[in-house]
Amino acid sequence: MSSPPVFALDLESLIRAKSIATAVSASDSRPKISTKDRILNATEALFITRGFDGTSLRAITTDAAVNLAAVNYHFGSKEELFALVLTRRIDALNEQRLRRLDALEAKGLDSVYGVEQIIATLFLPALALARDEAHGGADFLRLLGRAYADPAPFVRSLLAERYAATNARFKAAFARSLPDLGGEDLSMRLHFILDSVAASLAADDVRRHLSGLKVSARTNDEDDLQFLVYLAPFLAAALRAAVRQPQQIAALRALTA
Amino acid sequence: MSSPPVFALDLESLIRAKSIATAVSASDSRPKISTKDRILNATEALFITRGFDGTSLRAITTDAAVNLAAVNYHFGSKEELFALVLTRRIDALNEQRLRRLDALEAKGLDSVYGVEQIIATLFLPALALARDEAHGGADFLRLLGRAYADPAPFVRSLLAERYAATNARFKAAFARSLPDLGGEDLSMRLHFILDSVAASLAADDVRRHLSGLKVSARTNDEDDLQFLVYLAPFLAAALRAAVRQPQQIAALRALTA
DNA sequence: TAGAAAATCAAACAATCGTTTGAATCAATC
DNA sequence: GATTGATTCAAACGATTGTTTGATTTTCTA
Repeated sequence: MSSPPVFALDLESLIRAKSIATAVSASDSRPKISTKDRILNATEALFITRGFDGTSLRAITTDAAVNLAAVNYHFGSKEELFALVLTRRIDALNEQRLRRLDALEAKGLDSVYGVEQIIATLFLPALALARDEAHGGADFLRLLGRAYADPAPFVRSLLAERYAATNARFKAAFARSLPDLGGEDLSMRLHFILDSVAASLAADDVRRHLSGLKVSARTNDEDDLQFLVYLAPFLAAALRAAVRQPQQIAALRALTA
Repeated sequence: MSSPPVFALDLESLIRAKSIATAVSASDSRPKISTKDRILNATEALFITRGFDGTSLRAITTDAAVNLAAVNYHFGSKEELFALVLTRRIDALNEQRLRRLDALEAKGLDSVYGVEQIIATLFLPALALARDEAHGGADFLRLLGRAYADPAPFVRSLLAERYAATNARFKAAFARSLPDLGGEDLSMRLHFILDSVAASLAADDVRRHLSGLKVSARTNDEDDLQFLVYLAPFLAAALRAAVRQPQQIAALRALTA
């Protein structure tokens, strides 16, 4: 590589904005990102917007400024690559969720706002990871949402396998704080909430709204708190809502008649 | 439901639920489904499980028992085919939603349960179409959910165009029934609810739970009512939840500290 | 510094993609 | 019953897919 081509490469990296993937001149002291990491980052970014089927290996290797064969050399196959992209995020999330749930149950739940606390335990790790640039930063939430909705069978089976244990733990925790809610009702509402949060976090305008909230925060903890203050009551009210109220039924019956 | 051969066909139609695409014997008097409709039905079924990028024209024409070239002959292109599959469902849904909203506003909303009534107005047309086999039957809800989550740019832009007007009308209706909720808060919660309902309805276990509820119903209206009694209070409670309660904030602050 | 291992490369692989072609077949009209 | 238009068909189009190859370069080790 001589000097003019290096210049051209640097320009292209500026245009592409995200992956600072491209090579730096020999005199530059900045640490060069490895080929594997450049591929992982480019894959993650493309998966977020285009999904598994919509992302080709050539699009990945082009964005990562890497040879096409590098994917199969370093990761084996397209599926193995995407599995690594997804698990490195999801596993970290679920580990922190379970750790926080352990701590919460050891300390004992608030008698009144226990449901809000469990909800917070579900969301605080996601918010923390979304602030950590090493875990994808703001794109972390979009990755979660897209993965949850991706139609590719490979993605769906991978998620089911990775979420099963964590979901069971949280369902049990909610059940203890919502004794009046039947197991069937709880299952449905919980599933509804998990689905919906994933979908909402992935949606553009919700995330824009959240980043608007963040501006006024002074610290990261205050930041997360504002988010929870916004979301937890909303979700807790939904979970706590009484089922089959006579007056409500009457108001609705007037519509279907 | 009379002679044995008809019985067998009825059974299969129950199992396959959707595309009766396959050929019938020449002596059968049943009207043969046209090539165009067989393609549309097969496309819808495949889109539900595999999305736009994951569905090939060859998979469609194989399931529809139709020549590969028939798609381009009858619909022009893959995108035009999918656009027709999506719009024939979504447009019918939004028309009925707006018609019901007109009727509700003309009659005047319930002073206490107005929010539940608007929510019901959002869901009753979806439930009615989900019961109408001519509009896709039970798969109609899955189609909505999958379309909402599909990553293909073509699908996303098509949905944005088709939903815009209806969403604006309903947001205005909610705003009148939730005067205490700021426009920003309403936007976020409403978007959250629409996203989540679409995601939940598309999820397998929620639909299974709903069909379990249906068994005990005697009529279709009673059927829809049970669904609403289940869902409307849940969503209305979420929309009505008070924002930024001091005690709630305190309970959450204990976690982030 | 010589040699071995790891990594990158251009090029091609077979398979599949959406689309097109032109002949064969069907259905309806005169 | 012949003719015309609509439809279906097998076959192939060029482009793109994931993957592999074998030579070349880079990196590390002895």
